[in-house]
Amino acid sequence: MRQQVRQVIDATLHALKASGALTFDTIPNYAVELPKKLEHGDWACNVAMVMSKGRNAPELADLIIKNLVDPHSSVVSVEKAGPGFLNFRLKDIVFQRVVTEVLKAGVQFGRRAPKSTGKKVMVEFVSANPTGPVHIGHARGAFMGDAIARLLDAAGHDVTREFYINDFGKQVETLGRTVYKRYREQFGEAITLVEGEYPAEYVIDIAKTWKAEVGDSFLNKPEAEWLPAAIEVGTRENLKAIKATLAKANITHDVFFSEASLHASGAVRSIVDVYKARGVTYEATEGKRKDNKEKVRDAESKAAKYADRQLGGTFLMTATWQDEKGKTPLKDEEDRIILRADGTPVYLTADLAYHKAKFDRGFDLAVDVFGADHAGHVPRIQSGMHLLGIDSKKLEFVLVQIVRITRGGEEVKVSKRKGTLFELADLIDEAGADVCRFIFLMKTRDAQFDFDLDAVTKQSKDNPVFYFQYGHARCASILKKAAEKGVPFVGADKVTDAHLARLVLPEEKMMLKKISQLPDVVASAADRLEPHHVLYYCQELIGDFHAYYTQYKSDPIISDDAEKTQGRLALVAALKQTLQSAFKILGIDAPEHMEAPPEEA
RNA sequence: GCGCCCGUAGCUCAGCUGGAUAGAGCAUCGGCCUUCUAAGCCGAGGGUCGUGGGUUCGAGUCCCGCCGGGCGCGCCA
Repeated sequence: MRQQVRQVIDATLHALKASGALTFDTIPNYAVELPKKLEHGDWACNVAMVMSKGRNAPELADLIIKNLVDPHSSVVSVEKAGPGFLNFRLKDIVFQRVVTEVLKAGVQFGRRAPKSTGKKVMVEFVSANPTGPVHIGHARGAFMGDAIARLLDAAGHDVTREFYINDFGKQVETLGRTVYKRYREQFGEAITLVEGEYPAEYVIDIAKTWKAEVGDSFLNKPEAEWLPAAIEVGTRENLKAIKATLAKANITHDVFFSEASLHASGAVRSIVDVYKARGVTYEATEGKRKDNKEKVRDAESKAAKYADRQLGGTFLMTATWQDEKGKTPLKDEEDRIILRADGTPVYLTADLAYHKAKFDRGFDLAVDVFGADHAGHVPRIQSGMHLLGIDSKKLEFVLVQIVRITRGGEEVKVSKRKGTLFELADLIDEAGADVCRFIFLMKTRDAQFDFDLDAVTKQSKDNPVFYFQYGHARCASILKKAAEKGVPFVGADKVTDAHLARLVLPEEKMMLKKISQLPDVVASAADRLEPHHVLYYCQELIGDFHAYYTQYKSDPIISDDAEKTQGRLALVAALKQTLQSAFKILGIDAPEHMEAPPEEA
């Protein structure tokens, strides 16, 4: 519907240009939007103000109105208003056809054809360390990443959802050592954990599993034998638990990509060689690095902190690299080490190799969903990709801000080290997957917010997600009721213009306008990687529907007037389809039926 | 100290990349179930959009300063 208004405006402007009344190169970017006030018409357009850039906006508006070209004759009237708005009113049939459009599109409504953009997109999200379960700290990024992937899929991209497994390095080694201690404990040995090892109970479970599998065969073996085995069983079991939790949350990944495999395949080594060949590295024997203000930062404080470590190594010019013009465009604060003095790579080195691999695998866009605590990592990867000659537009970061978890007004601290975990699985058991997902998606991604466990778990009846789902269930219920009463909706193929012509109430037209917007909402939310726009869109639409439903109880949808009933049932069916499409993009269930919970005493 | 994010109703948050009289949910108060589900609807109260400048036809939205809060600033991953 919005497109039709655009067509009218574009046609009019081109006609004015052809007649010499107006001069312009290209039509500037103008908006066609739903006005808040009904007296401002069906659609409002700011093109006169955008094009006039000043005084004569009202004159230009008049000119457009006088010379209006209406190719599909869909316009009833255009008025000039305020500082130069054009307020359009459209014929009823334009609204009514929205119903048939939606019903014909079915589950595809609101979406572009699958993979129609030809763009390969990877969304990397969760990527929780395989050293423990998924906890509440991961929840926001998990639901956000999942929703972004769904959104990009709906927008017609070829989406791969990926989980990067950090199964290499010190942390998994520590896990392995903890697992082995717990394993020995199973045979009656008294053990003590040292600082940094994982005290939580799940490690004991892993040890039990291991014992059941291999018996005592690792008890008196050298470290070289038990450590790799303990790491293997530890990461495997944790990953199994992570996958189970994600499944519970209705979150799926297509690929689990192992960091260790990058080391094994030589990809990590080879990226260092690539950087060296491009001349963007240097050796610093004393552990000194440069930052982009051309100072040499002293590593003394760090040397004190890591006194046991030999400083120096190979640095990547993530800050000080200069382009042909001698400028330093990279945003990192200082150059980063990629090979330690002993020649071993660091975490960043592997991550750079991983990101390079993403583009080598043919992705046109890589979206990384991180927690804000990884913000410092972003410029390093951006710089690293730039130094490979990869267009920075092909890599986008979504940083979800920290979530404060509160219960009874007190903050719940999450710490894997201290063993005080609040697992996502437990939260889902308490509150339900849809409720959790909804609460995390309601907020724009870069606002921090407080997650009140009391509100979610105790008052789930009042949770906003039910408002949404009830809207869908109400549509389903009406259609079901109509069938029971012997006047079922005739269906998308048999609904006629005569039926639809009975949709004339202002509330009905408003809903049809909004329904027609879903494709725009999805496309723009996908562009911006912001799922919450879809959610707020649903809220408005459902609010309109509930109000309509209640207001016209005396003139109900199902009435003796067969024609009107069919028209209204078609609207309800279209609305139901719209909500179902939107819910699918958000990843929440669209129930056919909902019962009010029993009143609490 | 430096970098990033945030500041909108009592609380939690939207505000469609600059548009018309700033919105929703929760909470409070008052109404609405003999007829398609009351997990719903209608109404009321509640705002110097942190603050001071700037940009322009027009600013919650863009720019600069300040105030307040969060996160980051390992050769951990």
